[in-house]
Amino acid sequence: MININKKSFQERVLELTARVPEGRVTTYSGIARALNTRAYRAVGQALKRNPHAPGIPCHRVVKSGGLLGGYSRGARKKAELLESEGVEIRNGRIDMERYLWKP
DNA sequence: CCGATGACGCGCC
DNA sequence: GGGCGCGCCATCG
Repeated sequence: MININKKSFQERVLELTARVPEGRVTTYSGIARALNTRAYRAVGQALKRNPHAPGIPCHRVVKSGGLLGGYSRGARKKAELLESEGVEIRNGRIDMERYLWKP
């Protein structure tokens, strides 16, 4: 644990992700911007490298533009989870105007 | 310290 | 619409 700051970048990412309400989604770049940075790629890595996060709905984090993006347990599973929460998915895409949640 | 990686984003062909 | 390339920045080796 090389915790340089009080809260690592990762922890902030997870914290924000945990705030996303059910039936809503947020984006990698959105999270990065909320943290006042442009490390959207690092955001993805943070989620991937932390499958430990129980209670962190990482599946609610999607790409900008509505594409699902990746998921440690499979993109398929990600789509299922989102749909089960009420998020409609058309041809692998989400209507961002309707489901995007902003911090 | 430096080079490579990556669940990305966006412009361009 | 699909595919390619470059840029972004925290982590890893």
